[in-house]
Amino acid sequence: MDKGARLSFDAADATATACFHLKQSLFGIEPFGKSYKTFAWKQAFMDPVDNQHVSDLVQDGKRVVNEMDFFARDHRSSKEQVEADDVKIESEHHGLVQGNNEPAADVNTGLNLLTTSTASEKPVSDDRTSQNLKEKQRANQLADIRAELERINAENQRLRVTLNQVNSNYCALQMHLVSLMQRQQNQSAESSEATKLNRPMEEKRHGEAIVARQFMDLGQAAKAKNDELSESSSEGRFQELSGSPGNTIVESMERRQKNSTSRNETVPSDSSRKDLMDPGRNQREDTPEGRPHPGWFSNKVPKFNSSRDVEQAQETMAMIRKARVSVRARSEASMISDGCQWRKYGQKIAKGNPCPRAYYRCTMATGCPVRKQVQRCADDRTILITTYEGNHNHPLPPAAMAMASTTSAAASMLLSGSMNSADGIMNSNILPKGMFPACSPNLVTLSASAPFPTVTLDLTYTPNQRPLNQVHPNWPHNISSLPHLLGHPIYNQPKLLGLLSSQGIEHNHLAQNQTRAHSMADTAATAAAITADPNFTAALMAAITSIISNSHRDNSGNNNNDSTTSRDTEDNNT
DNA sequence: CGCCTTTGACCCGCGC
DNA sequence: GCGCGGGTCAAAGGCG
Repeated sequence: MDKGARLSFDAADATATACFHLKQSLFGIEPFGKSYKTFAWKQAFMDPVDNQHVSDLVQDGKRVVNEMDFFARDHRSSKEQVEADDVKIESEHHGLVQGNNEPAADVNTGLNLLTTSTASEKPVSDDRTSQNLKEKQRANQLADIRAELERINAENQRLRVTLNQVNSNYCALQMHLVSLMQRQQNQSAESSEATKLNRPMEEKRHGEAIVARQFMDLGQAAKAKNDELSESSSEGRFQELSGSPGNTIVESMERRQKNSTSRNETVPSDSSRKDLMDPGRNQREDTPEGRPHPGWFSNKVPKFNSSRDVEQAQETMAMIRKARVSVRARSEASMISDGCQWRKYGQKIAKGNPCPRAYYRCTMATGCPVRKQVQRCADDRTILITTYEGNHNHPLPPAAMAMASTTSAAASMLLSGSMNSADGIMNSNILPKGMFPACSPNLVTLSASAPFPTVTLDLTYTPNQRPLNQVHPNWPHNISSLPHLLGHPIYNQPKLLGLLSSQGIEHNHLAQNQTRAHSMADTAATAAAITADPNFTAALMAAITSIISNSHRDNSGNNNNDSTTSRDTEDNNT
């Protein structure tokens, strides 16, 4: 996806939106509100100038209404239908049932004739007749305006769907491109550094690779514990997922979820927004978690082989939505500027930190599920900890693109790494060595203890690390580098991985996996020792990303080393 | 007037 | 069952 295409969609969306708002402002209406009717009537009857204006608009809109009235008649809500029927009730009363897609001229003619006919039965003055005629004309104009509005709304929806698809594809491809570039960098860099690192590094990598595998295997073991999905179904899903490389797994999962909900028809429209606002509550109320934005949907028909698939998809979606990206940065401001609009909806004093934790919700679109928590570090008040959660369901300004793609990619890349088709993404060292030649030990932290998979990026200055602002002087205002830093897999969440493995990972090493899962606990002490290594984090990231891709290349497995170390990094950098 | 922040209340999960 | 803690809601008030 090139940027031009994305921009063109932005422009299209903006145009549609502007068009809609223009109509809104011209008509002084709410799209589906009562105020429309009131104001439009007011305009039609009380202000001759505006009345003329409205007439012109209706005339202008007529051409389109001819195309869209099918849509309007077919899809409008019953409430709107009733209102629209109010408008034309008179003509029906006189035996004239008129199609909405007929030109207004015809409408007027019919009404005229009818009125004349009525007048012949019951004589009235010419003035009154013409007044009735005018009123009926305006009523029909009103219906036309309503149809035009609905058409614009539908167009808005379609554009939004398209835009979201393009947006998600763009994010995925952007990450892919980044990883490819970094792989190139790494290939050249590693050739020169190979002599330096040589054996110790390779051994470390090997060990960490097993760590990654153990995380994965643990997930598979956990999955095997409560799931006996058939191979064929897994394969089917795998093919489905890998068949759309441009889309994230999140998208695929949401497509499935959409499919399941549409089949079950259990999601009331009113609850969808609230569900997005509170996924936890959604889970509690046993409705599909966080109904996805229409933009995630595709025409592709997903395959659900059983209700268990549906449940799994929903569970996985819940985990993905809960995946978090945490950024630690020094900032005097109360919040780092990431290009998005946020609204504070709560504040709490969390245990163990006297500094209040603020809860923000993205307000760039209604129902956007993205949230963030901002809290100062208890030990160092100058450090601001920002935790992002969820994926945006709306177009983003360029300034917000970096952080948004980072947070969404952190979850989506995690999943795409489970697929063979994601070779480019997963086969890269996400931490560019040129950018961070001496990575701090706490630069990146993978949390397995948290209830949700969490990536913590520490961008604070430490003695082991060159100050970040030497690399990015504008930080935190310039966060364009974040996708490079954060877009790495989070293979540390057993439950999630178990669910993920059902999406395409074969279970041909179940016994080994279970053995490794048990060995995890035994190696905790070793892990603690390893974390003392200043280069561990960077090496871990390199190992995880490269080994995971390798593990899919030779899925039959060279992972035969059960006596390796593991790391269960706590999510506390303070 | 609309949007935002503040803040106490509430809900829910979890551990005991 | 109860208490605790995290997260969210929603009313009230401020601000531009």
